[in-house]
Amino acid sequence: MTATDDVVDALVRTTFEVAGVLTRIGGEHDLSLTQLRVLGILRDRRARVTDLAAYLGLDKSTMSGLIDRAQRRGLLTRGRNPEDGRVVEVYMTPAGLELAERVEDDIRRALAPVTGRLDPEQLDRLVTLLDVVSARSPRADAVPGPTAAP
Amino acid sequence: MTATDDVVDALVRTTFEVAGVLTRIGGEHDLSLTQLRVLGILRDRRARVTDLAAYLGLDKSTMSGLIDRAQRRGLLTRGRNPEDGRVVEVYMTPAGLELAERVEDDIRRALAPVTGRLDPEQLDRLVTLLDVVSARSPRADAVPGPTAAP
DNA sequence: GAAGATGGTTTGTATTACCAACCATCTCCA
DNA sequence: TGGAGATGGTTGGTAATACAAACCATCTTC
Repeated sequence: MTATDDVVDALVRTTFEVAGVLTRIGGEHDLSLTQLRVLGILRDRRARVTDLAAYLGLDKSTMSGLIDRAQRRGLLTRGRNPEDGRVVEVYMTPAGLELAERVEDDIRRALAPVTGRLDPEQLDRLVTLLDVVSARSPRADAVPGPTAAP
Repeated sequence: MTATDDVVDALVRTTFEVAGVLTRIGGEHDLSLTQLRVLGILRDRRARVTDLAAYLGLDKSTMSGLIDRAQRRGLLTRGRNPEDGRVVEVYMTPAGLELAERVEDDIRRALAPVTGRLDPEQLDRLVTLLDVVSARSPRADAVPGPTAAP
């Protein structure tokens, strides 16, 4: 087994562990993992339905249903685009923003024992390595679309 | 935002990225993410239904249904435990083992561009850091139960 | 102005996830 | 030794998620 194999194993294992934490926290707020992601994405921007779907790797009908359920809970709102009548833009309500903040707080608190095992130098090093893994540069993963809230 | 916040953000982002890769590969083999995990766990062992459920953080009825569908595809088999009539042990069929190996190959191939961004020293360092994150020691995450295949 | 593309919704279907209820088996104790 | 309680697992019901197909409204291109 090569070093690369070890990294893949470690990445997969960490993925399921972190996903498990996120799923538990989502459950506490009556949110699925995908809903968590949607709320995380829309915290500081509005986005088009098809852009959200593409970003999340979901079918647009799935995205539409997710938005339906979040809208029904008063967390998201759909709005028209004045320049293109086909486009629906999705953005968060104040209640949605509040829930998203509480969820983020819970996630940080839940992962604190995990990150607490690392000293500051290790923390910096891990961030750097994970950024390389995800080929991240500033805003590399930004969802296309306007960011200003209505 | 503290260094700990950065790590949490990086872990969450990497989690969704790797999960996306796994979901795509799972889709190519007509397997959900959870089915992928089950096949990964049972590659080298047999396990009790309730142990699998606990390990995956799922309800036992969900576990039962997952096993049903895998069994229907000829990937898993249920067997009795001679010492305890209540217990059902699950293990993989030859077809299941073959599929699990192909899936693992695909996962390694899919993540090669990711790990390819790191040099050998970085690879070792990342493994070490992720092992600390998941508080891993050898076999720390072993599912309880017999490991010998029938 | 029509054809084709795009954005989004709706409908149908299968799977996943949980909860409650149930049955079979095991353990413990009077 | 038999009954109570616990455990292992399955089944049925329900909601959410995911995709595919079909559809409608709007935009773009020729």
